[in-house]
Amino acid sequence: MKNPVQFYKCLADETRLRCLLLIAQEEELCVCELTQAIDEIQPKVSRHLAQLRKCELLLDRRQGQWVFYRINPALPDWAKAVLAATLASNQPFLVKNMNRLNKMGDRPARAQACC
Amino acid sequence: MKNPVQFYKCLADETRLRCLLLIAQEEELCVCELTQAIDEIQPKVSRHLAQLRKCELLLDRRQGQWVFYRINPALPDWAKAVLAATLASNQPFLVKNMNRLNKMGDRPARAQACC
DNA sequence: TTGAGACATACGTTAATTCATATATACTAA
DNA sequence: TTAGTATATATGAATTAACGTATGTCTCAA
Repeated sequence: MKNPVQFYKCLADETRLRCLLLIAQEEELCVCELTQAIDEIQPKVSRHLAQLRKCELLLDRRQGQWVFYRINPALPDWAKAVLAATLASNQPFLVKNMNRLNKMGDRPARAQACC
Repeated sequence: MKNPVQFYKCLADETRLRCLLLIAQEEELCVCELTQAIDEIQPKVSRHLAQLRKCELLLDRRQGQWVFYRINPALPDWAKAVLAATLASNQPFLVKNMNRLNKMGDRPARAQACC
């Protein structure tokens, strides 16, 4: 992450913020899960995830046909703290998304990183 | 503040973020001090401060010819925590501004709110 | 090797933000 | 009053960001 302004630009869009917070809450989510949870079309979600990846807020990992995104553990501590505080105090902002996610059938299973 | 997205939109501009952090650090600053500190023209600073006021991140108080801005104490705790964490870990982002501010002559004296 | 699902990106358009300049308002001091 | 300083806002132009649609790549399974 370049500077705090760039960091906050990443959080300053509804789609991106919802994705980030959902991922922070669930550890790891794939694109189709996010697409379902926030009820937006896939290219839109994908485009925003690409931006978060480019700014190094997220890391991705391919597993079969799916790509899972997670918070970049190399983020500076203050940035992690900002995300954590936002998540902890804004559950109402995410309820609908969490409901959609939980009602989703056929969620892809996570495999361990290594076997 | 309406929602976390609006809050982060407020932080997602260099001029606004610098103003906010400088104010958080100094308790209270007037427009001409901010204009000096961040080295931008007055209408630009004023416009961004107006936006932060409108979103209820800042409160203002007129004292004579000056208008002093301070962080709104009614901000939700998580938002205050976000600002505090950002300030604490991004001093390098502000050094030039702090230097300019400290070298500024004729800074208006703060009067107490009441006598 | 073909088809289908998951994901990424390119492209042109639209919408939102930011800007500099000009000007208005508020206050102070003469 | 008038002049001067501090601040706010209006306006139109310029920049940036977000969008939908179309299409490309990758993987798996038949």
